[in-house]
Amino acid sequence: MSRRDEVLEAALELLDEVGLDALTTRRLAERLGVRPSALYRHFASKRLLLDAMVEHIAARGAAPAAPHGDWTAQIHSAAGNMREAMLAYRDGARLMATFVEPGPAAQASWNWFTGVARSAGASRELAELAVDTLTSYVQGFTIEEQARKSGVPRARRDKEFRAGLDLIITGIKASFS
Amino acid sequence: MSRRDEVLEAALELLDEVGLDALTTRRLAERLGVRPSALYRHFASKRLLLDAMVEHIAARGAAPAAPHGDWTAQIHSAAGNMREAMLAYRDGARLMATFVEPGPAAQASWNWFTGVARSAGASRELAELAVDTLTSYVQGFTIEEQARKSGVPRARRDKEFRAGLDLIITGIKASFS
DNA sequence: ACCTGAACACCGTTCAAGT
DNA sequence: ACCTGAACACCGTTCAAGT
Repeated sequence: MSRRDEVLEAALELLDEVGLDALTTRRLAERLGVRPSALYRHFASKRLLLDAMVEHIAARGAAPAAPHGDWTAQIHSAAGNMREAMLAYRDGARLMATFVEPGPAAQASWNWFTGVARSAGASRELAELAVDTLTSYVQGFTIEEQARKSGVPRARRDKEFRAGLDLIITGIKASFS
Repeated sequence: MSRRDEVLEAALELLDEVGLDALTTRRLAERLGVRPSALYRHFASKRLLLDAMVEHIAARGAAPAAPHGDWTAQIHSAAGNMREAMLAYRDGARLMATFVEPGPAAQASWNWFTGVARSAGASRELAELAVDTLTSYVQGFTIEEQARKSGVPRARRDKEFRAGLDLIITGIKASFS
């Protein structure tokens, strides 16, 4: 594990402990037992560090290589993975909302998603629409969830998430042909 | 117009010009021709100023008092209003994602939304599910849009937004028992 | 009621220098 | 390769004091 990876790992731990607003380069340096200026050997700017964190979460949330079940089950597990990856760190969803260029993991996820929709019988247009709509939903739901539903039990949030997902899947199904 | 409102208005203008990350109390003070410490007479903290900005945008995006058309048309115009209000300021959607407690405008919007769904024949459960799903979608779509679709022409983004909305509305319709 | 002046404890970042 | 030390231009916020 490179020093760069150690910095990245520490940053993710710190994010989970203190949240996005309190994630500062100075605190991160302190946690690593190092001066703030030392970080700039590994990441040229805080923005690039945040991008690496985004990529890490996106990769963690990417769809499985060997999926099973029908396409609706695959959508459920892929969307569930995305949400899970963002929930794994405090403010994870809000962090994901700050990136500008989608990284390799985000693009791979998008491709996998559209592939599932296409093989289920959707046209290229419908597949892309479906994926974009699902992505917006998952992103929006999880941001809302992390910001304002800390009081709601996890099981209830899971149920709400799946219900909304089913609503959209129903819409996709009804749009075939 | 109270001085407080003038400060709020200046903050919204500044947000639109420089974006959320560069919206600092010091820059805001400069724009008002005043020292930073003077702001604290009107807002006890930057967080409370941001909350007031959120409430302003939420109110601007609230549904019209006299709606017309069938329920799908009403959903379209209400969701469109929400998106429009967030698009009115740079990073508007990301700002909306930072609030913790929903203000009066957000709650009124939510109530109006569920009322439309209920009067269309949805059960209380389905109505609430529909509103939460639509809200997550609009939020997620608009964040994505402001962060990463500045190159895509407005007309195309509008079309994408409406298509996703229709997909969800189709799902809601199909869920009417 | 509204603002200034001065201060405090922070930020991200650069750069020469050390090992 | 990795880090320190010192510095720079910033932050949000408090508080006594002015008008």
